[in-house]
Amino acid sequence: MAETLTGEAILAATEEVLRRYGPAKATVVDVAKALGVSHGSVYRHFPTKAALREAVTRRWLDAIHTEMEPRFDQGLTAAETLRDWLQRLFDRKRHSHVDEPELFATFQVLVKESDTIPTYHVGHLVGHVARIISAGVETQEFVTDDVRKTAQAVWDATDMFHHPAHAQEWGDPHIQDAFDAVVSLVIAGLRYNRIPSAAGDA
Amino acid sequence: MAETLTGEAILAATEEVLRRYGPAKATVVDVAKALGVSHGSVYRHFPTKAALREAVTRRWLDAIHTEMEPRFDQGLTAAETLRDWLQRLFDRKRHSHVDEPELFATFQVLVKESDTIPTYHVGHLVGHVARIISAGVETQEFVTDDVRKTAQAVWDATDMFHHPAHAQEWGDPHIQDAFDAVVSLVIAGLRYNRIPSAAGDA
DNA sequence: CGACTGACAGATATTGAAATCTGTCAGTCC
DNA sequence: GGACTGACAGATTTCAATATCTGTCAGTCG
Repeated sequence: MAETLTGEAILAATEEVLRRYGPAKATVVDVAKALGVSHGSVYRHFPTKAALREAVTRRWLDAIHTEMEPRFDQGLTAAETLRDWLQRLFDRKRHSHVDEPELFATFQVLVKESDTIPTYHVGHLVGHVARIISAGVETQEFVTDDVRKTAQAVWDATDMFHHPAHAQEWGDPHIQDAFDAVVSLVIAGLRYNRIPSAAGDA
Repeated sequence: MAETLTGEAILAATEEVLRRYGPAKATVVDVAKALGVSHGSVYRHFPTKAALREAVTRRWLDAIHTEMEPRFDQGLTAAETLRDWLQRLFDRKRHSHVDEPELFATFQVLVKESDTIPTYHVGHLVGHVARIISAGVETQEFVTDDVRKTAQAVWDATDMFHHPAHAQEWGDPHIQDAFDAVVSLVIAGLRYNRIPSAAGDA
């Protein structure tokens, strides 16, 4: 019990407990035990267990957001940039699912229960997609009249490669083929896409 | 106990029991009770409870497959035909989810556990998509070098509008906008899409 | 004979009592 | 005074005893 208990120390301990026990078994008492304090002290920094879980997950997602920063390498087309980004996202998610199953499961629980964390996460990543599409529109490689809406459509169309509900399918040996086919279709669509305003343009 | 017990009568009774109690509560004993026979008799027609559940679900899905037969109306483009078909599928699934929640839940259970029924279902519907795309290729409205693979990509890209794992999102007021955007993107992609054989065409 | 029954073993689900956990707060300790 | 404790009430979870269910099969009945 060296220094005063900090929120950061609690978050680190919670992440550790979560990694060890998973979201179903981890308790606030466990976290306090890991820190050598009473569980009452934890409640001095986080109002509820849910808030604590959210804070840990947000920290974890922020690391992903940073890693997923788009790479606008010279000499790459917007299509190549987008494909690379989607592939990196897919790889990252698969990686999380097998290498940190408990943190992934924590995120899965949050997706089912709350809405604010998933919204935060998706909003951030769709923003990245929008930047890539925007760059493509500027070079006239892509066509769209609403970048944000189109970015959301790209996100939705590739849903099965990043939504945790599909995690169990990511182990399928043909999943990469499915990914390639969907991404090719989506990229082809970006070359000439208009979202219907009222009636379908079909 | 009028006639000899038939498989068909058992299926009808099972569907009724499933509608009433849902997949979690429905038992073989309930089915037998509904038929006025001992549960041993049911096992004379179906080897296991799982087989019975599968048979009922298959019957239910076959009705959907028939309803989802593509409509090649005169004067409609392939794009319009595809959009109509996807919309009908989406509406049908949403309808099932709210109007026959127990049968939908039974299908959901099957998707998690087994693989043969979902494969059967998806294979059938992707076949329908392939027929629509094929017609579009013939009129040179669509371009693809592998109709089946492209049909699967269209299926995967619209996943969140038919996969039961996303059923809870179908109540969102903006879901139709998301659907329209994804379908527009996909249809735009079909107008010029090539699946990469080894390296990406990006 | 062949459709059906009913009793049975092992597996699964339900129940209710005991244990643990969450969130609070008056009180301790530096 | 402010960080921390520890005991507490109500909610949730665990656990083991009990009941129900699944699948089998020897035996009944027409």
